[in-house]
Order: sequence, then structure tokens, then C-alpha cells
Amino acid sequence: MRSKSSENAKLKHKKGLWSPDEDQKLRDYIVNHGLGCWSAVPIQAGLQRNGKSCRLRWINYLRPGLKRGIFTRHEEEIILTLHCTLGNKWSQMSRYLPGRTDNEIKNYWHSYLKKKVENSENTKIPFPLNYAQRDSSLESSGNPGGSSAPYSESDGCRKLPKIMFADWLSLDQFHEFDASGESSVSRNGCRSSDSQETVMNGGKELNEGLSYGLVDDLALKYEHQENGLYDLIICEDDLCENFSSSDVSLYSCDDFGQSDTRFLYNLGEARLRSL
DNA sequence: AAGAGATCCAACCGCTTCCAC
DNA sequence: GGTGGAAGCGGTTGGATCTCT
Repeated sequence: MRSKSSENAKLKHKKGLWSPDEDQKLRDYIVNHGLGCWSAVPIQAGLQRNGKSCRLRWINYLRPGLKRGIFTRHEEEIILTLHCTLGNKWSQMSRYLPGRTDNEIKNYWHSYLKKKVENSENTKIPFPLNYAQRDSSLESSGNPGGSSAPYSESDGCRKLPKIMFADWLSLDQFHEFDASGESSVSRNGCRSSDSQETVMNGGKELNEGLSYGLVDDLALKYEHQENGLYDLIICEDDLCENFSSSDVSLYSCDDFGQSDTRFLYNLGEARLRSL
């Protein structure tokens, strides 16, 4: 009889596109066990993939908070601006584009933006536009200082894009929430959202004391009761315009041991409820 | 309608960095 | 400080789809 380890060694790692069944297995495993050692994930999840492939699939496709679809003009401008300063640092760029993966940005650059830049250079049109020269709508979108610096951490939230959670939070659950924002719904008793929070926060103690609710149908609010930090999942393109710079401050996700690209905002409760 | 070329994008590969021992 | 394994990252590939002729 062969040992289990030798059998595992003989397992050929599957390559190529992921099937819906494989996606479900990986998603179920991470929801139930959280993120851990990737090399162990395929074995324990019953997948014939290597850990690296599982990690990539999770990061680029399955993890919550990813938004899919075409890049907005605003996102395009961010990429162009960041590319001027960072070069091909796709993962760093993705930190400024919540819901976008480094791979997605990289593909978009190679398939579209790169040519656009090259064409503009050929026609002597300065590109990308300098941040201070960009259209005035951005300058008037709730940034009193009117800083022209390219997406520093202090102004990176002026206009956040839409973030979709379709895979993790059903619309029915959205509608259960009080749209006035006056009352938050306890995280207990809402299974899929529990899973979402567990995954997104890496299963850390940060989960404790969290509650969430809708704020005027615009945002899903995550509230940390102990230190007054709020993690807003922006559902409306221009929501940030409702906040003044004094209401919003940016925290590094690393401060909370999180690996994803969300931004954390420290907002006054009264301000939130006045939306 | 068909086929050739272009485009897009998910996934792989290999190198680097990080970290525990 | 050295080593090995895991994770992170950027470049590249290959197949599916689209567009043009």
C-alpha cells in the first residue's frame, strides 16, 4: 500500500482555467478556515492545483471587494499618474485603486493605456495630464486644500470607485438593513456577511465588535465599536464628495494586519448619519 | 460566411523578498 | 549569518473572443 504522501506527490497539478466547481471549493475552504498557508490549501480543499495557483485565483478573482468591468476615466487617470511616479509597480498601484488587482491593472496597461501614451507622445500631446491640470470637477470634489499632488495618502479618497460584493452579500440581505443609517444591524445572525467579514479581516480580533448597516442606500458601513474606526465600502461613485477632508482620514491597511487594498476612514458618527 | 489578424485577460513562470528556524 | 519554504511580484504566454476584410 502506498503512503498518503507519495500519493500526493504523484498528484499532477491541474493547470489552465478554473472551473466553477473549483472556485466553489476554494471559496468554501477559505470561508470556513480563513487564509493560512497556501501550500496546504489545495490539499485540504480537495483541489488538484498548487498553492500558488490557489493564491492567485483568490487574489485576482474570488476574494471579496473586487470590482469587475471597465476602468473608469478617473481610474485611468490614477494609473497614468501613478505609472509616471512608480513605473511598473502594479501591486503598489492597486493600493490606490480599491477593488482592482495588480494583474488587472497590468493587463489594462499593456492592452490599452500603454498604446494611448505612446500615441500621445507621437502627437506631442502631454500625457498623462498633470494632476493640477485635470478637469475642475475633481478639484471641487470635497478637497478644500485643492492639493495637486498625485494621490498622496491624504487625498487618495477624494472620489472612490464602486466596489461590488455580489459574491458575498445578497441583495436580500442589503434590503434587511435600515436604509436610514440610524440603526446598525448586528453581525450576528447574518451568515454570508459573517463570512465576508471573517475573510476580509483575516479572521483577526478586529472582527469583534463590528456591526454594519446601510447609510442612505449609499454605503455599507463597517463599524469598529472600540476605537471609532469605520471601514466604508463605497457603493456610489461620488460618495466621497459628501465628506470634507476633516471627516476623512486615510489609514494604512497594514496598521490592521490586512492584506487587501481597502481604505479605512475615521468618520464622525454624526457626519455619517447626516448623509 | 469564413479565415486571418488583433485584442483581451486569466493564468503560469521565474525571480526576489520575507521570515522562521 | 545561512538555509529553506512560502509569499509577493512583474513579465510573459496561450487560448478565447472580437474585428476586419
